[in-house]
Amino acid sequence: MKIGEVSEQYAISVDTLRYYERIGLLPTVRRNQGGIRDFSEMDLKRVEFIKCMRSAGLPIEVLIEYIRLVQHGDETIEARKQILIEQRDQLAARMAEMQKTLDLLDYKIEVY
Amino acid sequence: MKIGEVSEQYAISVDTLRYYERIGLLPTVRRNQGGIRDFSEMDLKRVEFIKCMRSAGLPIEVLIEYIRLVQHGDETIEARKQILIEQRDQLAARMAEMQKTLDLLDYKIEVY
DNA sequence: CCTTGACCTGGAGTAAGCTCCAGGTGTTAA
DNA sequence: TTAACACCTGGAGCTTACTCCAGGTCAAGG
Repeated sequence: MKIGEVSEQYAISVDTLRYYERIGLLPTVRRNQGGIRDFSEMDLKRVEFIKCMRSAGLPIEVLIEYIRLVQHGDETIEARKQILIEQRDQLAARMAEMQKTLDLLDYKIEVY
Repeated sequence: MKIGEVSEQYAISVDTLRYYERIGLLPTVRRNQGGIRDFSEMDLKRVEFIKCMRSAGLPIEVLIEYIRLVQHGDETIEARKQILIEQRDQLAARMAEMQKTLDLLDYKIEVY
């Protein structure tokens, strides 16, 4: 699949997709004879994963490290799991903070 | 209360507090004869409010507008309420996104 | 009085995460 | 075959929200 189609399907700009490749988030995207990117099924899954993680605010640096580990085979499974656990915990903590804010907003709206 | 004490009490750097004043988030902080800031009770409440809103990711621009309206008296109450409602809705939407990511993380952690 | 530490200002610098641009190449449809 | 459009690269620019700095002032203890 070409980058324009990926961009449309996942609502991510082509610039962002190319940027993700540059920094190591999409290290497996192949090119055809003309140098044009051809996203595989696995690349698409990865794009979707990245989009999901980014939408929750996970830092790009963490995702780069995670994908670097994935490329390094089964001996990195424990390290990857630790990354996910840490990010899950941090995400839960951020959501708890946001819930407090949401409660305050609801209260203020009610009082107004 | 002086800026250093405010900084310590709310765990916000003095640079950030001065920055907030500059951009219009803290328009009512008075100065003593020597030009040194003296935060009132109301200023402290405002600092706490800003900290809470910022911790949930509300944009500073929105908070500036909200506080600008507060300074403009009772005729702005409806507009302020609308801002809060809009931000509440956007916050709830972000949290729903994050919940999806949290679910995916939990699933992946379990599978690992 | 003097020192030391907190405070002041205006402006520059930083980090993260894109986003845009110029100048060029590939491709596809009339 | 020739427009028109998608793709390519390297690098610069942008946005948000701080954070830091230089050069100076104020104030409280010894």
